[in-house]
Amino acid sequence: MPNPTKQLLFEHFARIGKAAASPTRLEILDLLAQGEKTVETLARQAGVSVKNASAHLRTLRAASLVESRREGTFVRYRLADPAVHDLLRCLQDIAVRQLAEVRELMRDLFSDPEGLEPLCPEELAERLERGEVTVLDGRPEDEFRSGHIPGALSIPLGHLRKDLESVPTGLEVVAYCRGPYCVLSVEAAELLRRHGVRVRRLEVGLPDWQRMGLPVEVGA
Amino acid sequence: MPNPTKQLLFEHFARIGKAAASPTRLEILDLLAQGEKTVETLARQAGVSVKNASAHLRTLRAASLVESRREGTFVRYRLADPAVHDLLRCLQDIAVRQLAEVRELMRDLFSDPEGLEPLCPEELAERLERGEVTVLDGRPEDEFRSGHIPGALSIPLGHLRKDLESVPTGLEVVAYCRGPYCVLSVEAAELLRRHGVRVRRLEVGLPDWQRMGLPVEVGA
DNA sequence: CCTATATTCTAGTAATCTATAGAATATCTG
DNA sequence: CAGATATTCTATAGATTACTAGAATATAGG
Repeated sequence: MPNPTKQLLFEHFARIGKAAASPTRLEILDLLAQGEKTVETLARQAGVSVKNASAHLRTLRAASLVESRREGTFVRYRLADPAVHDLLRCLQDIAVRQLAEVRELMRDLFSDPEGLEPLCPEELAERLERGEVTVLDGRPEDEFRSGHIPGALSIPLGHLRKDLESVPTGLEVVAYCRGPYCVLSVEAAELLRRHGVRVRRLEVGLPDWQRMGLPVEVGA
Repeated sequence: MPNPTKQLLFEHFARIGKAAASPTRLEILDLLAQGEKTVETLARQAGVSVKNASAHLRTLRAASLVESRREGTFVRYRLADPAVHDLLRCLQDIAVRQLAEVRELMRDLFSDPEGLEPLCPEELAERLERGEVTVLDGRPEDEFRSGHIPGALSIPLGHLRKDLESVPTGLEVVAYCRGPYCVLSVEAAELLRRHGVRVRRLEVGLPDWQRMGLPVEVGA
């Protein structure tokens, strides 16, 4: 039994674990699950300095969790493997199942005053095909452009207030965003509901939708 | 958008990641995936001091990845959630897919001179039902007792040399062990093959077999 | 109650990781 | 090539983590 080999193996496994051991890095990975982003965008969206983001991205690249390519003066980062998204979900699942504090935070963020069940992806896919719903993407425009549910309207949350009129109200509206730990769709749903629109939330975000093999549309 | 809340969430996610950021802890989790174990057993099998193992177990418990119960003077630890096993697999998958060094280590460990395809769990389950195979569990006895494939023979690798005669050779033999990164079944297969036994390896270990919902037998 | 065994707790040092500032590099534009 | 922008590299101080040794605790058995 080659013991040193076994230890080497686990050291490499831990390289991946170490890369996933910082809140900032996890948030960066979560953002990258939405699509390619520049260092500056990541820094802004994660709320850290550009230098700090760059250092974390370097760590992530050393562990092969992200890749980058240069485009003019910008460097765009992306996940190196769809499995990285699975890792993130796995960590989040365990946290929700095992840590009472996390469940409490989730309750605070996602308590739906109307008590409406969020929609599951399969159900939305079915209704979409029958043209029964209007789908609303609450994420920033660049994420929408990287990929969205076919036919969805891009209404970044910040613009929703002034764009309220442009939301068609004939069909039931379904709002989605980055994922189960993102509040954009919750806030969009609440805002619309206060204005009398019949609206529900999709229980997952685009990365999960895509990972399930459901159709994705790219571009504007 | 409650920014501090989002940060709190990611800090909790990172608690899980931090717990998975040490090679020793990952090896402990891998061992615990085989079943409940005492601190001393874990320390011995992971090749660390008891005090060190105890400290790591404390860290793992703080992150809610493991639980423990006292039994006489012993304390037995176990995984707190089957999802912890998924996390381990996820880390390992990424490491194998993304790190060339890991693929090389794997090639060294698992290069099968006979080039025999390992058996997949579904195929073994089918053949088992038809009584076509003899199944061999190469893990230590305590792990066998915690759970094994129904009808399997427990032959810890260390005992295999002297127990070679007791292996029935009428049917094809299938050997399995802890999982895809454990060499016990490889070595068992090689040893048996040198003695003229027709033998293949199961490509996964017991925890994966169990996680797939396949039947498991408990006891001696 | 005393002893032996298994485990945990406490404390200290060495090693590692994080965030930041300042310098350096790469690319585009004119 | 000079200037502007985006990003990375280098160095450093502060915080966190890992391992170890010695003391403390818990339980079983005489």
